[in-house]
Amino acid sequence: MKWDALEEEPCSLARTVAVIGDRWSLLILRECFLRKRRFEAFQASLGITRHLLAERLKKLVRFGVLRRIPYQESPKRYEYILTQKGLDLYPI
Amino acid sequence: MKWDALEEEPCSLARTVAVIGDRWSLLILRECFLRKRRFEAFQASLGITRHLLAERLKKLVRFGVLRRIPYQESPKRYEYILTQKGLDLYPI
DNA sequence: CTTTTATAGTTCTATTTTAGAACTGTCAAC
DNA sequence: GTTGACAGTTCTAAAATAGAACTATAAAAG
Repeated sequence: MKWDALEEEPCSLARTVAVIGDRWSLLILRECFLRKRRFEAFQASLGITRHLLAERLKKLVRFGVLRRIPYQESPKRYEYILTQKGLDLYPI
Repeated sequence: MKWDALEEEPCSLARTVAVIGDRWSLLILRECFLRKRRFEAFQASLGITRHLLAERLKKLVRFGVLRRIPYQESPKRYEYILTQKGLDLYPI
């Protein structure tokens, strides 16, 4: 079974695992709940590789857990904030 | 960072992720909460490979989430049941 | 100017993990 | 004496992750 197949499962737990069932996603979300918002901040405090961090942030945005927001123009910079869906994950 | 390093983290969330932060562990636990207890039953309903299932069960036992109990002698057969620690994971 | 610094990524190769299928050992039933 | 159930183990190929280096944009420093 592939990761992507899990996203299509009828069970909501399975679909949740498809999004946050990996080594890093929950730790990234922990940092979000601790008010961290930026790529460098996540990377520094978690020790995750930059590649994986970029991948995970994209995925969390794709599934509506985080929102990617520009906080300055030139150069364009983005930060990540929890959506309502993300906030709902707090109990976990 | 290696998986095993995560087990040593001070943060309880990090240590929890070290145990159940993978593709399968939570799904295995879901089956446990649905009263499944045996290797073949887990394998059939999850579609996990036998190898990984064996690994995950070992890990869950090692961390005290499941207990491995013999349910018959000759041939020796074991089943897996939730410990109190495992039951505590229900909210997740 | 030219160099340095900050930020948010992307790219690359090597290592680790996972998938998928086949195989093992023990016993009971046919 | 062959088949089937059960709980794993072993093997190779494919996929994901680690770790380091590189890119792009622009402001600040010298």
